[in-house]
Amino acid sequence: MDQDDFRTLRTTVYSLVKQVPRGQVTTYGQIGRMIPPPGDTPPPLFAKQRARLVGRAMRDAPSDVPWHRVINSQGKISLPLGSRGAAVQRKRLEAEGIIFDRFGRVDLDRFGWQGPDQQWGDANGLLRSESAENHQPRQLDLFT
DNA sequence: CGCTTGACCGGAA
DNA sequence: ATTCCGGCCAAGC
Repeated sequence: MDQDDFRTLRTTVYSLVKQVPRGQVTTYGQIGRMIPPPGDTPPPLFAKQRARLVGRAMRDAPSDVPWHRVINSQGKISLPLGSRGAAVQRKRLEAEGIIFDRFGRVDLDRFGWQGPDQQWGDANGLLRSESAENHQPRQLDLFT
C-alpha cells in the first residue's frame, strides 16, 4: 500500500459517494466495505473496516462529492456536535427531505442507500457478494 | 523519528 | 441503551 494506492483508494471512495442519490444516505463503513482490496492484501486483513479512511477522505472532499450524504453507522452526523460542518450537513440533508429524529438520528432503513447498481459496480471493479454485501447497519438491537 | 489524534466500527460487558 | 476496547491508518506534532 504505497502512496499511489492511497490516491487510487481515495478516488474510488469519491466516485462511490458520487453514486449516492439525493435524498439518501450511506455510512462510512458501508463505503469502506465496497472498496476493492489493493492487489497484494490478504482478504482477511482487508475485511477489516476502512471506515476511518472514508471519514478522512470526506474531510477534504472535492466540491462535486456529496460528502454530506455520508454519516456514521448509528445514523448520526459524525462531525463534532455544534460545529459549523455538522450544521451544514444537517441542513443539506434536511433540504433533501431526510428526517432526523429528536436524537439527531436518521432512520437508515428508510433513507439508507442500497449500494450502486450492479452495472456500475462491474464497470468499476467493485467488490461483490460476501465481501461487499450491503449489510445495512441496524439501529434496533435484538433485545428491545 | 515515535506518539497522539480522529467526519469509524462491531463486539463484549 | 451506554461504555469500553481493539483494530484501523493517515496526519500532525
